[in-house]
Amino acid sequence: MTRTVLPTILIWALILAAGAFALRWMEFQYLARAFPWRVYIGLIGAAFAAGGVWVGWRLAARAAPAPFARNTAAQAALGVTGQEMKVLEHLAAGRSNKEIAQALGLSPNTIKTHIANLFAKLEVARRTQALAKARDLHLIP
Amino acid sequence: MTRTVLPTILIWALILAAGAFALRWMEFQYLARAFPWRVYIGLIGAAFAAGGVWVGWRLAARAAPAPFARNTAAQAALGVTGQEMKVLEHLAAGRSNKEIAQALGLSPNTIKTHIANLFAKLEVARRTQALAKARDLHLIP
DNA sequence: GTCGAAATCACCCTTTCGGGCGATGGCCCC
DNA sequence: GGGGCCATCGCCCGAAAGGGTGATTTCGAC
Repeated sequence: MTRTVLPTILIWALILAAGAFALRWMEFQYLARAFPWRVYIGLIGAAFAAGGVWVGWRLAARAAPAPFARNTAAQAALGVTGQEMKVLEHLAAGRSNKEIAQALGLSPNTIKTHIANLFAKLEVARRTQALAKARDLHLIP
Repeated sequence: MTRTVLPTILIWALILAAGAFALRWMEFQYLARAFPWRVYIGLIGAAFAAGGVWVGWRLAARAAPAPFARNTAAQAALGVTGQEMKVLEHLAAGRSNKEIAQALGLSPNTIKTHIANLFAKLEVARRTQALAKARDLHLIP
């Protein structure tokens, strides 16, 4: 967090400096007018900008739930097939072999085979272990 | 970060330039009018707010990779005790009851009891299900 | 002092998992 | 047309996990 504060301050300092410079320039341009209202405009602009930053920050904070991109490289490297990935996802959802079989319209034996192959490819012996490793490899969220 | 500073300055320079131009134009258009300033205050405010939103969004996007804070509220609400949380963490690491027992210097029977209590509190029936739910409640990363 | 919650352990029994083995059919590629 | 890979299913058996019940100890709160 601290590392972003300094750049932020710098940016704002630059913006304010630019604004001041612009004000002087405009002062020169509109010499006849001697009103300080430009200052107000600057202040209002700064206030709106600050509010905008706050809003943008909030928006980004809640609208960015970490998109998660599946590590297809690891999947390919381990030779995990498509069907096995499907089973892996059901596994991560906490389903039993029987439930996965019903969800995919397959025999529990087939699910067992897929899971056994997954275990071999992930080099694990338990489903919880498989989940930990798969999450580590970003195969699942 | 550095790569965003230059575009930021450029954009703000553009905004300021556009604002100056708008001022001149409005000066001409509404020369005789008594209160044209409300219009540009609105415009400037909108422009600065928009720029601020943009900056805030960018800033938030590259800040804080979310270090994960355990949801102690949920833990308390469910009545999950400290020992059970320890067991839950080992569970998430993919360890068996026996391994957890050895790691904590306890009997496997005790681990079984803790896990059974966890299941009851999380309202699940399998360890993989418990992990899914615990992750959902942010009890574990 | 007693009551309750937490923590510890034990036993029994059923279900689920996992390992090992084999088998079949489809598909692609050389 | 044979070899390799994937997907599908079956059976057997042992290990792990889960459900139920009961017991003891410790410790803080009332």
